[in-house]
Amino acid sequence: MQIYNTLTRRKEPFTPLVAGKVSMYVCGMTVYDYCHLGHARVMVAFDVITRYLRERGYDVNYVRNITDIDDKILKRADENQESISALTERMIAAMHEDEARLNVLPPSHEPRATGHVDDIIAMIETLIDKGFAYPAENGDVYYRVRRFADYGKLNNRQLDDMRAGARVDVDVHKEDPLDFVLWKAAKPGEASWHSPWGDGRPGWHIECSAMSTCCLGETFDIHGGGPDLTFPHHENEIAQSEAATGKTYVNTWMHAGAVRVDQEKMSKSLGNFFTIREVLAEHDPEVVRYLLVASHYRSAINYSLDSLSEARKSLTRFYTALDGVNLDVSTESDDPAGTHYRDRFTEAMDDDFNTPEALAVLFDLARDVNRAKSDAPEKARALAAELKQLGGVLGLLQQSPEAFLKGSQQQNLPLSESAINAKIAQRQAAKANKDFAQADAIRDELASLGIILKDSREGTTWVLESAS
RNA sequence: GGCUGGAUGGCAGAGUGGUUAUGCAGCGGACUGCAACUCCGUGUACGCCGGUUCGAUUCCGACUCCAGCCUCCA
Repeated sequence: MQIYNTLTRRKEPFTPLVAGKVSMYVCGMTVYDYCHLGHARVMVAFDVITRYLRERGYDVNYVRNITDIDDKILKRADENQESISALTERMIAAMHEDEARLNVLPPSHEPRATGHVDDIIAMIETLIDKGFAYPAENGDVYYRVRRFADYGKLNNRQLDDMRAGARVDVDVHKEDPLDFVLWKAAKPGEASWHSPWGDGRPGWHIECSAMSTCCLGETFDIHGGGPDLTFPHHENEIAQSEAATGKTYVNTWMHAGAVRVDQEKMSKSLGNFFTIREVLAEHDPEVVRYLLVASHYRSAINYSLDSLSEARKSLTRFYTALDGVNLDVSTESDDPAGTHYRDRFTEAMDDDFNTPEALAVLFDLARDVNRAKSDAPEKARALAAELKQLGGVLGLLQQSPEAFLKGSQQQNLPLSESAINAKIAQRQAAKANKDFAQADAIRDELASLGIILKDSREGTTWVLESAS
């Protein structure tokens, strides 16, 4: 198996530290607002990665943190006139709801910054002892960037180039403008913890170093996150952890691609973001998930109504193939006779989790199901079982085809199911009388309501137009 | 300015030193009372200019353009 490593900028054979086990840390949310599609991208990408690694037999310890103390949280809580914990608990609950709807499995552990302040303080003390950090007069503690020889290795950046760009915060208390904060002194009235340097709160970067080490050890296999975290966040994590432990922090760095709107990055600071919940209010969560899985996890994707529509059509094709194949009997299929779909799927996913290639295999498989349906039902069933199972590795295709094609129960049908069936029966009768004008009129009438009829030897069925 | 990516057929989106991606859309055919669904067939696409090579979309170099990071952001 090969994984692209941001640190080396190439695909590398993946070998976990402990055979059969994978330790993975992903930077999660700062919980001051609802999750947007960029967060969804990261959640889904690492969910697929986790599911596939498990499918491959690895025991995956997936840790994704929650940043529940930070400037933005203080500010938002103040604006909302609510307590910090009320705000963060509310957002955490919303996040869990969003990811569940996207069929994202919960991480193995979800440590919170506020639950690890002791570990954070201990790591800062170590950094001070080793000369990599210093307390300043204002009560802040800073990391001494120039002291860490490898600083910039993740981003291939030279310190002096950065100084030339100098949009870096100039702070009189820092020895060097590039130094970053490990511990922030509290202003009067702000939420704070006691520390050897006075009351304050952790800086952002240090919490990930502390929590990942705490949950996964000083060196672990995979560290992931969004595309905008490579600098400075992950660079700083490396500096903190490697200075503190003297060991390699992470073997493989993985970063998801950006979500764009109108060719521009979707982000909080640009204000052009869609929250997951507002998108799910209008679209089937599986369609949204499909959209995210249909592109390789590292490439940028453009979010639009067109791309959602494409995703829905693709899923319709899969569910149409699964429709009418009885999968109730748990058909255990392991690459049904003479096919190599599973091998091809594995080969695609082994190559840096190439989901578009894997989906191409599933489309071939779906066509094979359709071919077999009419005259080889057993084969069709085995192939369909395979399709559903492999789709499941991507977190897709687990609804009943009926539910997807006819809309969920909650969704309001333009006509009741029994009324639709009555119309279909009327049309059958008209057809039997060769009254095709009448039959077509009924079909057109239903079509105008968004109900598309499909005739077959077994009879007439229908699907919603939105799924066709 | 520095550092990363990217540029593929009408659209989306993989991949490869010489041979089919895949999906949607289009076209032709089968099926159908006619359609829809499904199936079969169908498209010399690889930003530009050089170089390496028997042969490059694929490797190397220059160029153009796009995006991201360099400041909180997934």
